[in-house]
Amino acid sequence: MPWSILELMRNEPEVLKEHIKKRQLEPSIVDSAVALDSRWRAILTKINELRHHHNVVSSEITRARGEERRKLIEEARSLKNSLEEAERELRAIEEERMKAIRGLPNVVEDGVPVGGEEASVPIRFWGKPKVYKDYVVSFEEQTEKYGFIPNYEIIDFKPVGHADMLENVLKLADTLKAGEVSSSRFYYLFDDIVWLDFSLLLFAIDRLTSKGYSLVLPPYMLRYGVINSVIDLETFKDAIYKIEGEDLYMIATAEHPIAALYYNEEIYDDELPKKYVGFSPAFRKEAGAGNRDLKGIFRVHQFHKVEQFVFSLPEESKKYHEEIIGNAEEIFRELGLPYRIVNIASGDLGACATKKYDLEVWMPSQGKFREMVSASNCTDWQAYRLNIRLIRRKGMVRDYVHTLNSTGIASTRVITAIIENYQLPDGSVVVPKVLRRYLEPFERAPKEVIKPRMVRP
RNA sequence: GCCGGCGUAGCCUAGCCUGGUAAGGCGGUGGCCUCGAGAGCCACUGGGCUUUGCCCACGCAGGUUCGAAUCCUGCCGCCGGCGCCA
Repeated sequence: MPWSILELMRNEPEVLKEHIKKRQLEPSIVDSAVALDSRWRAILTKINELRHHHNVVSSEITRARGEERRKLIEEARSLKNSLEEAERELRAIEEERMKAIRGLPNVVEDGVPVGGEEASVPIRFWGKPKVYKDYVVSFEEQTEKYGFIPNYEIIDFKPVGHADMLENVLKLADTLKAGEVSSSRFYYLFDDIVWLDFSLLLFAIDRLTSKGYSLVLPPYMLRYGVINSVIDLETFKDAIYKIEGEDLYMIATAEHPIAALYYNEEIYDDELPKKYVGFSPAFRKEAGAGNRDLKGIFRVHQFHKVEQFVFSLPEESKKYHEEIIGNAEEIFRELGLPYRIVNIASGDLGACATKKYDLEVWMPSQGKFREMVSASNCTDWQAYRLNIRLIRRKGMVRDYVHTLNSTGIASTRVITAIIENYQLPDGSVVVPKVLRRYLEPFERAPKEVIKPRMVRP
């Protein structure tokens, strides 16, 4: 079976346009892709005919002698000229066609709310958020408006924001010095916060490997052709760092190298699903972020991440999409961080995703739910570009696998959530119980509480 | 980084010197046979197109030639040796 988007583009372009409109993109990109594709196919047919003729003449040369041979060679030469001209014509259009086709986003799954960012809808809530008394109205707007009445606790003290906590209360981060020696959105973290970072990663790795996901430490850099197959142009522009003078790009998440694990390979249906949990640092330019979240460590150029990744049968990808968001929810429930799950609106989906769930944790000092996890079903969009085929043994039918990815833990973001949710009025931060067993082996690691310091270490 | 060897279909392998249009095996799929299984036999088993057919594909990209897996150039990767290195 060919790639689903190409099939749709050729057979039902109007349907594909509806999907593009839902994403608030220009539907005419389909028309230009279709036009380039038909033109390309017409030239290709012409070339095939010329090549055939040329092949026939060439094979006659083998047997011919004398004058006849001389004439045949002359004919082959002239065919070669017409062929080269047609090939130039094809090359002229080929790259443009490929760009147009690769520029097409995935379709939008049924049930995804249609509209821009504001159209995204929370679909479930968990936990008992701590709501500072002045934020109660705003909290209700973020819950009751969608028909949910979660249980919450009103608190009298306003927790200090994570950036001030880290820099001025706990004194366990230095973003000013990092800004000076690297640039903004970098950080130094110290002692208890570093232990916290590692324990979060180990906790997520422990949970996910227990569920049968294979642990993988992937390459942190990829070639252009590979990384460009995993992500869309927007992500590339806004997120990806390049190594000067080499064909290497730094990954923005382990999703990229794990997706590439089967680059140009075939997977038999009885080997699926393949489930992985990857660990890697994540490097992001955050070029499109402007001044947003400039303070602290919520939005940074570099952090640690545990990632879930699944290669699945096409008919099972929806099931695994629910599974990976479910795994992430389990992790956040065990951490005791109140969250909501949001079904992301069509206009806010990445080009790869047909549907996306975000997990957003309640941040008491900001009075908002903030994104901690993003779980996407990419169906065959990445697999087509990476050329990862699925072979169904019954009848040896060739198809494309489906790929899915979800955050497990993104260290710095979860640290901000812990600092805001586990903060006591005296400025100390309680260590979530579930992390303690990962801190226990280390003499100097915090076990129960992280206390404010007088001076930065 | 330097020197040498290698790269052929899902896998293994022949062809390369001496240019004439990819041979064989394994695995897989379907069928015949069988009460059933096995064995045996037959067909199929990379991509594309306007699909009884045709075109393309021998790591990738160029070049020479009527014709390139084969000859030439550059690049990538793997293996071995030397050098460097946490």
